[in-house]
Amino acid sequence: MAEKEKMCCDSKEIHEDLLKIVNATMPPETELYDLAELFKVFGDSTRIRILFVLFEAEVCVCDLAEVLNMTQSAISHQLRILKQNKLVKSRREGKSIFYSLADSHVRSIIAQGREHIEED
Amino acid sequence: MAEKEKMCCDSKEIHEDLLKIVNATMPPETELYDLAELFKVFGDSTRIRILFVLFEAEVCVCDLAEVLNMTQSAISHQLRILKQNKLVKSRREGKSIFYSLADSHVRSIIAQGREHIEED
DNA sequence: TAAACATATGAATAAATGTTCATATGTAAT
DNA sequence: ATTACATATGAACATTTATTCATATGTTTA
Repeated sequence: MAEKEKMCCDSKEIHEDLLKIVNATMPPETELYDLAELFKVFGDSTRIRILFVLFEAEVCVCDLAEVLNMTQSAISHQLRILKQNKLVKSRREGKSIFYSLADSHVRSIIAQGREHIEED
Repeated sequence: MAEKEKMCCDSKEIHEDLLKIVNATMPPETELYDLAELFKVFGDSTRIRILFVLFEAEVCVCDLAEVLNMTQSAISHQLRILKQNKLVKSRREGKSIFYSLADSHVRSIIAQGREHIEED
């Protein structure tokens, strides 16, 4: 028996210890999935650009589209994703809808990202 | 003339001010692209899981594959992406190659992400 | 040198994703 | 009410991406 046992890297004990530690510290599947989902939102340069605009001001869809030189539809689709993930919030004023940052994590996450890419 | 002028949201002045501010604060295209590229790396639950293992220990490819219950090939492909983006580094020891975290931003970026998804 | 092991990698496939186009919804003005 | 304006949204298309499979590279052992 034990023929199907994979004894990876000739180190069975270390491997078992690792398993224990990982099982104890790894967040549940749903959280890992949500985390990946969140970072996916930051993983598109159009959305990043939208966020940078919103760092400076509360802006309506139309202005976002013009400032970023993209169609209203493209911007609107991306705003929906940003909003679903609670990175931005919106407010209606007449015909326009103004978007702004939803919370401070957005700034710090992007700041950390910039730090990372700016080291050599 | 001026027929093609888009006077978005009936507010030409505000819009021009916005343009100035945005042009002054928006990072260059290349940086925006690199930023998005970096976050894309975090935007996959397999890579997130790899990082969580590496939070605990320096681990070889084979152990990663077994702990995460994935094929060696799949893990290896993802490690390549993590390494290209300088989130992990590697070290050879005999036949095995051990991976570990490359810098501290990885921890803080993921920490910020967790904070974000864990509010309400 | 040959065989076994650990890892890397190219090609193929399936799934996810961003933009465009057409159109729907909602609000204000005539 | 009808028209115009601002935004949202569904479908289609093109591109990207993660995994699998087969195989190559590199290291150790017999």
